Amino acid sequence: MARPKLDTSIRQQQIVQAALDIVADYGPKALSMARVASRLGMVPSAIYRHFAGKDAMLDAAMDLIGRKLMDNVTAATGLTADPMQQLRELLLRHVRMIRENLAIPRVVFSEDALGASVERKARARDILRGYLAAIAGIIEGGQAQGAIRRELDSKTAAMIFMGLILPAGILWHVTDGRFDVTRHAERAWQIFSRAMSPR
Amino acid sequence: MARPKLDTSIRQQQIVQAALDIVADYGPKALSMARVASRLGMVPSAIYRHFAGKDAMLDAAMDLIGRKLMDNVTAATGLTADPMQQLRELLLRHVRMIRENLAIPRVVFSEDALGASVERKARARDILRGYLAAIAGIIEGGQAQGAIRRELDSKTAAMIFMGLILPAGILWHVTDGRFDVTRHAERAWQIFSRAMSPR
DNA sequence: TGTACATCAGTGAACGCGCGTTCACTGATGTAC
DNA sequence: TGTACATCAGTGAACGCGCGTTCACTGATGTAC
Repeated sequence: MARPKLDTSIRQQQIVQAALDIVADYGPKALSMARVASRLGMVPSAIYRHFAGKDAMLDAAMDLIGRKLMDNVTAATGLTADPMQQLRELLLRHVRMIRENLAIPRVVFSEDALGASVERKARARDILRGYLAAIAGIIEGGQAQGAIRRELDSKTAAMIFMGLILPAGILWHVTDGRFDVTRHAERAWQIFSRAMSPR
Repeated sequence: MARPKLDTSIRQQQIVQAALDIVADYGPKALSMARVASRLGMVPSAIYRHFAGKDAMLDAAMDLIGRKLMDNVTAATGLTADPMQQLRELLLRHVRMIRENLAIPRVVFSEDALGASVERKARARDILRGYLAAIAGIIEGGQAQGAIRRELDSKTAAMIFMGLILPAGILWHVTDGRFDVTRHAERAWQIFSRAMSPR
């Protein structure tokens, strides 16, 4: 009873990771049960031992993305107490995420994932809101200690922060990785941090 | 010879518009030849009188999006000579575009459209680059006449400009239009214009 | 003006394909006696 | 330690479905005489 449960949870992880890898490599349209299975050396029907169906698998994948985003926040805020430094860390992690695991931006903007069910759209909404709220929280922390202009609306600033990297991620994807996201992030950060700073 | 050509070009417009409407209403996954046809009261095979296939239809749709984006630029720059006013106009038009025709952000980020062929990805890349270049051009104009900080990298600033509205568009979509894009755009503009201004 | 013809947008049946999913099964593994 | 049994991840054939696309056709319309 302990072993099979472990096996299943390991298999679930493997399946979700395989699904995200496929989306990263070939796009959401290429994500089929057959492809996921073959990537793990299984037969398509075997996946149904671990997930009720494709929808359940996608839900798990979306949860993983949400967790990874939040892990970034936790890691960045744990590294330093300076809110501007935290934002900078978060930005760099976001860049790394785009470069390493293209699946995240692809899935987040994918209609395959969002268009399908009301529940998944709600899930995506909650992930996005949670992430934005976390960023806004950092900004408010900065405002409280005077490192960030107090007149700024923290939520708007959080959205702009996301916007620093989002179009760059798309351009990176559309140019097959030839666009230099890291350099862009550095430059965008200069402008952003200046816009945040009081004076 | 004159009439059939006209008819075909009208039909092509109708078909492309129907395709964009479907994407706007139900997402890229719902975009099938059958659905496009039924929206126009036709039979699926009739579409093949006007387009070689689905790919050709999607190419035309992407071209239309590119044209609409560029129309926005032309309209905004034609309205005033002040580069900051031009950017503001462009931002508002972008907001209106999101609110009216959800298809544009949906298609631009859709993997259904991008993932498929190398050529379409290249087309999307060119549209995006063209749009960014146009924005960068406005910014450089502003720098030349001293309305915008000269130290700014115009391309980075152009990307940030796009980023003002992009995450908001996603949030708008994911909340089924409950997120107030217009208000966000106003607030984001305040922050952006301040970051652009010299002093 | 009236008739014969060419053009061509639209039709409808048919196709092959990949998809998500089902279900009875197999056979390895861990457990009980 | 050895045997009998239960568990359950993985199998493979089969399914119904919607998709993009084809092709021989129809019938309205514009043109030539």
